[in-house]
Amino acid sequence: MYNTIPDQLRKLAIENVFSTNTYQNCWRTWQPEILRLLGNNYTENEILNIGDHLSDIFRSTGGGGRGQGELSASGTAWESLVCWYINLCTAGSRVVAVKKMSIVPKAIQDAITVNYGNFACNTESDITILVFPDLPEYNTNINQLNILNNLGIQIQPILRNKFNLELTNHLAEKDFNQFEIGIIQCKTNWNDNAQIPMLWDMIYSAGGFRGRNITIGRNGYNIQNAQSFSYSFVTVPSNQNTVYNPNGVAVKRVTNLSGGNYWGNPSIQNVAKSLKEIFTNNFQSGSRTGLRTDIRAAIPELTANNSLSYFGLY
DNA sequence: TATCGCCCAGCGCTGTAACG
DNA sequence: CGTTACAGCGCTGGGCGATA
Repeated sequence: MYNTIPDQLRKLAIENVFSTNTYQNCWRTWQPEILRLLGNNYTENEILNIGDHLSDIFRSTGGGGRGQGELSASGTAWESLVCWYINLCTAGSRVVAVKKMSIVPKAIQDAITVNYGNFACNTESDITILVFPDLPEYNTNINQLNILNNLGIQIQPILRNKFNLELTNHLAEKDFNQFEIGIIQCKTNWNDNAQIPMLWDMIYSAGGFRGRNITIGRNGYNIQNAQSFSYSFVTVPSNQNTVYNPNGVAVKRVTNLSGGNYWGNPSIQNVAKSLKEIFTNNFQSGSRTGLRTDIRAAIPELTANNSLSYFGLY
C-alpha cells in the first residue's frame, strides 16, 4: 500500500520538506494547531478544510517578526506548508506536489524552462505539480514493476534504500505527453508581487515569443505537448490592514491565471478561493476513485509507524 | 481628502558545487 | 561519502504620487 511510483515520490517530497530547519521549527507550532483543527476521529472533510485555515496556521509562528532571518525563512515556510497540504490531500492518487526541483523528473524540468535568448531563466518553480498518467506503471506496487531503461536493463525501484529517481526520469521521458503539469507560485504577500505570476502566466500561455527568441522548453520537451499545463498562485496573504475586493489590481492580476488563485482562508467570491478548491479545479484526473475516497482511505495510515506517518500527524 | 498602486533596500537561509 | 563555501533568493511596511 502506498508503494506506487507517485506515492514514493510524494514521500521523498515530504521528507525533503521536513529536512529543513525552517520547517522543523515551524512544525513544532503548526503540528499541535493542525491536530487541534482536525479534532478526534476526523474525516476527509477535516483534512480538506485545513485549506481554509492554512493562513492562520502559518501566522501562528513568527508573528510579524521583522528580522531578516524570519523574513527570509517565511517564504520557504509557506511554500513548504502548501506542499505538505497538497500532498496530504492527494495521498494515494497520482497527483504529487514537489518543492525541490531536483527530484522533479528531468523531462518535466526541461518542459517548464523558459529560455530568454540562450539563457535558461525560470528553471525554478516554487512547487511543481505532477499528475502521473493513468497507466499500469503508476498504479502498481513498485516491487512488481519491471521497467527497462533505454539499454534494456531493468531499473531498480529502490537503490541503496532510496527511491531511484532514474525510474521517474525514464518514465517521464517515455510518457511525457500523458503527464499533466502544474506550477504553483507561492508568495506570503499579495499586493505588489501579483505582477510576477501574472507575467509568467502570460509567457507560458503565449508559448514564448519567437520574434524575440523567448521560448519554452528544451531538449524537445514542451508544455504544449504535455496533457495539460496550469499556472496557479497561492498566497497567505501577509499584508496587514488590506481589504481585497474584486476590482483591486492585485486581485485582477491573478484571477485569470490558468490554474487560478488561492489563499489559506475560506473562499471569497471573485477574490480568492480556498486552497482546498485547487483539487477540483486542476487535478481531478489524478484519482481513479475521487479525492475524498482517497483521503478517507489514507487517514488510518497517517498514524505512527504506518505508511503515511511521514506526514507527521501523530 | 481618501484611496489605491507603486517603489524601495537589505541580510540570513538554503541548496549546490567543490573539496578533502 | 561527509564537509565546507558560496551564490542566489525572497519579504516587509511606510512613504509618495496619482486619481476620484
